[in-house]
Amino acid sequence: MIRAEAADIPDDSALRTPDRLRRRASRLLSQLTMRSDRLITEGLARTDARKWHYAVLASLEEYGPGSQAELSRRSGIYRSDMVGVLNELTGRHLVERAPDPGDRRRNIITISARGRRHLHLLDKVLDELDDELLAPLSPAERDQFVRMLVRLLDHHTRTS
Amino acid sequence: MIRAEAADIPDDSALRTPDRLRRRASRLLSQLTMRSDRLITEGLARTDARKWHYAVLASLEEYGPGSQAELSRRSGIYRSDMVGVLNELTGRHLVERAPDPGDRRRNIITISARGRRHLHLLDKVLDELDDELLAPLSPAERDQFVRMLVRLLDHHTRTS
DNA sequence: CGAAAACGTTAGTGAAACTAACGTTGCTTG
DNA sequence: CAAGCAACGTTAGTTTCACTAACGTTTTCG
Repeated sequence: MIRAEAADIPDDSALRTPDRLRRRASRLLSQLTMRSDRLITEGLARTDARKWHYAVLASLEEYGPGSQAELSRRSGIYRSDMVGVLNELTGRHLVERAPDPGDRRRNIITISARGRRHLHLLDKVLDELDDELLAPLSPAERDQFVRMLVRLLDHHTRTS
Repeated sequence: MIRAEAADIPDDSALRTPDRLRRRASRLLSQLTMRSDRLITEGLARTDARKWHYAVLASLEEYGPGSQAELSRRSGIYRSDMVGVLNELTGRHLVERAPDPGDRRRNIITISARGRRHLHLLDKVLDELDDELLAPLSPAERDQFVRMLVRLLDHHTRTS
């Protein structure tokens, strides 16, 4: 009622999302992340993988074997969910799960040769997907964007 | 095995997440968005609101009354979920839902005076929350960041 | 007139983040 | 050394969210 409707402007109110919504950083983030997640999930599915696979494999290659709880802490996956991820990874022979002789509570998870090869494949796939995700940005801008993301995330994990 | 362990560097492999993971734009986005969503959800909960409420109210103030399907298209909320959101909003008397005399399939949703006041409150709350979210960035950087987000999102919605 | 589409609504799916509790094993400390 | 607490792997369950399917009703279009 307050807001006047100019008769000469075509009424696209049925389609257009309000500017306030389009500008909110928080909303932009969720929307973009939704797209990004779908992109990644679908891309990885094409090679029979899921993003948690990558997290675990990368952590194994980078820091060596570890217990499930360790992997959980490194990758941010809850240890209750880690069970399923490791079942999938052992099922694909990308990883080996063996009891720790020194501490019988633990399982020691080791990446296999095949797992290492798979990880490098996933690295390629993800490089391409990230490329697609950041397509509209120039290399310099991508760098900047990623650095900002790191700063923001670091800030909000420190102040948890 | 390939990767050497320098003996003088303390082994923080239990805590640290692999660098590969920390640099991936897609992962950074999901992680940050998770924080952001929590921030927003909790912040809005303090005033008994949810983010969908804001989307609907903003769309109503910006483009005037509309049918549920219209609101759905404007705000990106599925029309199946819109029902519940509007129930909550009418319950709080922020919005009125009346049958359209000209088309008996439709309901016409109108924002109330109280709804308008509530919207402006939410605007303030969200301004503060976005501020908190982007705290580590300078004003210029925030601007840049938001613009990049817009470009990225636009690109991925055009190419749907 | 008859078919197709749009409307509001209900129900339900699938994935993800997260919590709780369990029995087992190890560590600490009185 | 015994007792109590902590860490481990595992199972089960909750909640939330984006999304789909189907329905009866009403309108539009060929």
